[in-house]
Amino acid sequence: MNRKVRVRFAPSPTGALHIGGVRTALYNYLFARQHGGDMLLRIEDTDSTRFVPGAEEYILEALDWLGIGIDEGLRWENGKIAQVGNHGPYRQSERRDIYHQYVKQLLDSGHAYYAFDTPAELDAKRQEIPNFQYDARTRTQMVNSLTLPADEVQARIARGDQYVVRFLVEPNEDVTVHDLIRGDVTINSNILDDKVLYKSADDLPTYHLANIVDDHLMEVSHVIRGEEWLPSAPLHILLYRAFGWVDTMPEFAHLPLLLKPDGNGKLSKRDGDRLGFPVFPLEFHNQKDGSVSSGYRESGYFPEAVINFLALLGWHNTGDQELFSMDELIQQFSLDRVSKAGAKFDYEKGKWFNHQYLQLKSNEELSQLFMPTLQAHLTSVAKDNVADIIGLVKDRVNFVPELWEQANFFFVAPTEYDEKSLAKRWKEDSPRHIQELLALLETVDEKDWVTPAGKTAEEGVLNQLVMSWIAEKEYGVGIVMNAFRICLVGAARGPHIWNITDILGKDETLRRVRTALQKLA
RNA sequence: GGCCUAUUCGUCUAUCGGCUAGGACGACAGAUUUUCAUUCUGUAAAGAGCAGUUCGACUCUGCUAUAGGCUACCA
Repeated sequence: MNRKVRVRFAPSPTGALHIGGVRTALYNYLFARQHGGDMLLRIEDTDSTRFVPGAEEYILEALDWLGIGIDEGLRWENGKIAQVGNHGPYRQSERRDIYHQYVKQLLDSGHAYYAFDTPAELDAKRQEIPNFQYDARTRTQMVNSLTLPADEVQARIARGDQYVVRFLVEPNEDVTVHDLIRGDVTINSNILDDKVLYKSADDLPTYHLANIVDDHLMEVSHVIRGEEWLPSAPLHILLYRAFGWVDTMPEFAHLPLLLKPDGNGKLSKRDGDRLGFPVFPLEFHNQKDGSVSSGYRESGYFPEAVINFLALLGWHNTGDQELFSMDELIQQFSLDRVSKAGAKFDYEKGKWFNHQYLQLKSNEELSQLFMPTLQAHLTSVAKDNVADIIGLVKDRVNFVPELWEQANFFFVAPTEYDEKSLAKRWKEDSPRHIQELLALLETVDEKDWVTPAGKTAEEGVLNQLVMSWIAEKEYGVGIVMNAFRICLVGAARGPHIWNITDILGKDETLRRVRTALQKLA
């Protein structure tokens, strides 16, 4: 069977898109692109009670931000939801009529039956009988179309009694799922229960039915989803059989889970709050419960860093390459190199990836990205030097907003001086040294102030002048230069001193020195 | 409880029967630096346990342990 690769990402709009979901989407996308296939996006909103307004938009916008392109179904276009493709609608709540038809098919062929047991009755049953399961052993004692006379069934439906349609699972049959990552997984149908396929209460199918019908109708060739679906995969296979769709049944691949960094268990929203990092791509304002969750985008991450980081959580090629562009991932990705065990989420490594991608950006690009942060701190910004300033400090930061902490003194003269730095670097002789240095610097011609292009700071006029003065006076280089630095920066930090004077210029440098002498002398 | 899946440094992983077990993050140390960083170099750090198959097992098999998932009229 050699057909066109079509994969799908099918999230539920029950909240923000979890980072684990993002990885599932990513692997689907990589697989589709690599095989020249289609990436579909379908919304699985068959649980009307869990619907969260805004979640759909969020999911689509997040994928768009990350560069995970959608070929068919719902996608983000110009700030709103758009639909493309001719297998729609792509929202399951809009496909009721389609599901009716297939539920009927199963009912007619004897693969499904009506059940009238209420949730309360089922709960009671579970209380009463440990490990109660609605299956071949118990269905004959329940209230359903297998135990009720046909006219009674019709009467109940006619008068509007709520019911569900259950899948009739034949007992004691070994069902084997061929998983592309794990190999053959076999389970016996005895442990499967007669799953609810359709509920009259909201006139919607459950996941299992909708999923199979849609994947079939949308001609999905590969189902790549989280490991939490592995136990129900045999049920899905039984459904394909019941429908007579085994010839076109998709292949399955169940991805390992993303785990908590500490302790055990699936990574959850709470872990992010608890450990102080985002578990969502974008910040999310939950309109249902009013909560706000932080996002990677708002935390200063580049989408390509998030992609790279996530790609390597559960997949790795042979070799030592760590940095992958999306194109390289598309080229190299393969399901058989996806690991089988869950991966703990290591936020520190995520930061490192962002650091790497930040270094790759040009100073000009970074200065564009930095502008909003800069403008948040300053009323007016002289843009001329921003790119140069960023060039001096970018290797110290992981995120764009952190540039401010590293470079603020370029924009604002120090108003106070760091005590620790003073204790260590501002000595008794410092006022005298700086006084002399000031006099010396005043003699420097404006045109000699800045280090000429093509020369290092050490080769500049300032350095030559100051170093020979220090040597002549037999002062310590460290003690003078550190005191000078404190005057300009307000603390013992920052790039090379002549790089700072280059940016500040003569007037500002001298002004800062005079101010410091006033305050510190 | 039942079923399923997994198990290499603290973490992500390489190895597809021949290993002095490699890389990265993180940690630590040293070098560089007039500051703080960066950078560079180095160090510590792993095959869950027990059997079996084999000339040889991290790699194959079994059992045990541990972890995770599923077991809803959620997805």
